[in-house]
Amino acid sequence: MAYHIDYAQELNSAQLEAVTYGNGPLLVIAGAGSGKTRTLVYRLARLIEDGVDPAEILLLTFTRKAAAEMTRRAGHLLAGSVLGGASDQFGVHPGSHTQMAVAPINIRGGTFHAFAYSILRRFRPSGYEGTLSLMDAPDIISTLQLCKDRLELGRGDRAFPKNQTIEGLLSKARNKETNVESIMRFEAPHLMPYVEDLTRLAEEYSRFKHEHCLLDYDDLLFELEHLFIDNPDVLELQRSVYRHIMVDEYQDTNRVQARLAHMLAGEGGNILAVGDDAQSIYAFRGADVQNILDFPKLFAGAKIITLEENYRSVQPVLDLTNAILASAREAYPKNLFTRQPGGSLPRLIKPLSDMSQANLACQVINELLGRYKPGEIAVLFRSGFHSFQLEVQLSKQGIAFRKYGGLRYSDAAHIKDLLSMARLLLNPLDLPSFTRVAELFKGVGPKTARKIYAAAAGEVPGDLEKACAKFPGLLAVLKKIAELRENLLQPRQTLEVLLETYLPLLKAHYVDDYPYREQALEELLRIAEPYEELDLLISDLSLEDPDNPDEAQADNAITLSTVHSAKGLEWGAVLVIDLVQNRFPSRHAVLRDDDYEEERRLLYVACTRAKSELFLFAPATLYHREHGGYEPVNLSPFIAELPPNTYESWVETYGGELRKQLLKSDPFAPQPCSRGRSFGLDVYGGRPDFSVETTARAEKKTFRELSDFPNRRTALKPTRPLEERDSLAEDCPDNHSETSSTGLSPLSLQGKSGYCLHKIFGRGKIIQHLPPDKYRVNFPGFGLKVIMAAFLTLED
DNA sequence: CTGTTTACGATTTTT
DNA sequence: TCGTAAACAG
Repeated sequence: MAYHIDYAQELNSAQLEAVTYGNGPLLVIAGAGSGKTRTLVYRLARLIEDGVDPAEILLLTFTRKAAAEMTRRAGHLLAGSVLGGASDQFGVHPGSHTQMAVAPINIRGGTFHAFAYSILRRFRPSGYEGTLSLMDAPDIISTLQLCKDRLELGRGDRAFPKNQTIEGLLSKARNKETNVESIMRFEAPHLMPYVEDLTRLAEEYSRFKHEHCLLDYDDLLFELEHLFIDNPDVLELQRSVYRHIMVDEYQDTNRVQARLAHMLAGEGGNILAVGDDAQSIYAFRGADVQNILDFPKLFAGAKIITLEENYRSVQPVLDLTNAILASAREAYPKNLFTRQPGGSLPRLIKPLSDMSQANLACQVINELLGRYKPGEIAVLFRSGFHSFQLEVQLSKQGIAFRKYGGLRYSDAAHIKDLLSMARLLLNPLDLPSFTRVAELFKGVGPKTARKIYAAAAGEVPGDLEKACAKFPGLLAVLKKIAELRENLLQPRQTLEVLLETYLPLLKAHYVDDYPYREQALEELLRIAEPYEELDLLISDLSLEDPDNPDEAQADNAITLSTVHSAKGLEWGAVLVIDLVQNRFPSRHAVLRDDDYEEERRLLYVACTRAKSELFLFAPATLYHREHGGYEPVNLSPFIAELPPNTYESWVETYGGELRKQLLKSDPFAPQPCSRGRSFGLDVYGGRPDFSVETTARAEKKTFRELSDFPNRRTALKPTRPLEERDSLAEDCPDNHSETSSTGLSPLSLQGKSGYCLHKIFGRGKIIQHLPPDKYRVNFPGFGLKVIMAAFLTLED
């Protein structure tokens, strides 16, 4: 067959193999920046060139954006040869788009959740009577509160777990497919007294959802699986429609998702899974890296192809990112290399405070704007709120930015108000939405709302009027909604009518800033424009944040993003801020080793987003309103562990200038050795590191290391053998728990095994025996500790 | 039952 | 010091 695209020319051999692989299951393990997307896109193009109808391809990605980007690129690729055009996501219907001169590539793509919803809305799962509503996070919280009240749980008990905590535990239990108890035993042992309460609560919550036709995120996946099991013909139909399944970011799927993929593809079916175990960052919501490892078991006869050449980043960036993984608890057999020439060393910038960090970041961004388009610059951070100060600074300086992650567009109160009206229109049983609408009226609280809801749900005529006697405005709104329910308009028109009824309420509720909110609602109308089904608009808003047409062309903005939301994207220059203990890694992820390792991979993901320039920011102090001042913080252990020759160090002087540290400090000498928890024994990890290290010893060591390190083009191995790193760690002056140590020979010389276990610190390497009864042990992430032998168990 | 006051604790990532 | 959840007052 003659192809229009010269695949062999445009792909490396591993990519080519993946792209041209025939039928059957295929797993592509793709290191960061190794052309994973490129491979998917070319495979799409190849399938189409081979005569596969694009409508037979299902592309399951992490975001709608990713799916759109892939089909767009495949379209481009094919445009010059066969066909080109737009793609069809689950939500956006192409009806309103301009007609393409050529046939559109009609590939279905989106998240598992959105795909599940698109099926469930057509084939209602058993146990629900009525139109289904999707719950968002606040809906889940308020529903839990309601169930709690019903069961009279936790009344007056301040120690009773918070709704958010409960939500996390219940969801994790479902995603990991165990019971609440085992999740709690593992992750929240201090809440064990409440196991029974929470188990009952989980049951009540589940019952409530069925009663009111509500689905939470987890239900989408499990209900789809049930649907497929209960109605094999529905599954069969999907299978016959989608002959080719592609799953991106497979390392972030959980077990149901893997089973769904298996069901859809069928035994020996055409499934392509792409992933990178080193980039697994969603274990917190039940993603299971084991899925990748088990792929060959689930899909017998699966072919596995590994992509190792990195096309994204320059060598210095790659060296640093490889070094991040080098000290991972589990070594990943990754061997990333690049042919990209040159590139400058990543910079570690140490501002005096988080405030000046915002300033310095702006300075760097301004400078970068001379060399990059705004769209090629991104600032990444661990948690949504970490960027607040920077956002203020950027606004002050007139630098446009877009922010991803953190609060969503549809989280804004006024948007939720209007959408609640729309949801209520579709599903009269949707109690969370009903309550939200009712509470817009003065004098209506949760209790009154429930009363009116009962009156509205019951079919006794006149009841509703009676219940609403004191609230004529509410009755009018409910009537309007019922009226719209009877004769459905286009989504946009429906929202327009609803907005009309909502506007007076908006003005009453948000006296000071309603003009801004009204503007945002106009925006919502524009977003709604292309939709033909109201429920798809609503589900898209909660499942995949559809593009705002107003923002779409805002290419003159830099990107601010949480690392999670930055997954799969890349920029010319990347800044990572707040690389300090308790922020990155997050302080909640420090206690359990699995969480801690996930934070490390998260940093890996962040840094591998950079194509040519990488800036790491680690402020020496953080401003705490609570304490009304700046408090010293320690450098992130992940950064402290990096070999000093993988980056260049810059310090902010007290004059506010940046000064390059000519001599890289020994990361094991001045840096904190604890993970930033206080167990009483490790007080403050260490002082902020303002000063240039100028001791002769540091100088000598740095020089030696540099000369040891030729300009390599290949992958980075750990720069120093573990033994040496451990012995260097002895220099750490920061061990408050350490007692004096004189003239004792290392344990290893006595021929004993080198590892032991500690109840709190976990597994560590024994460095020295300190007779009579102490050991000096290096615990990964905690540094050197001297521990009584009684508290250690030797590992065999 | 609602809206206001008081007291307590401080929790992150996404669908 | 801020936001949330229980206690109180109307």
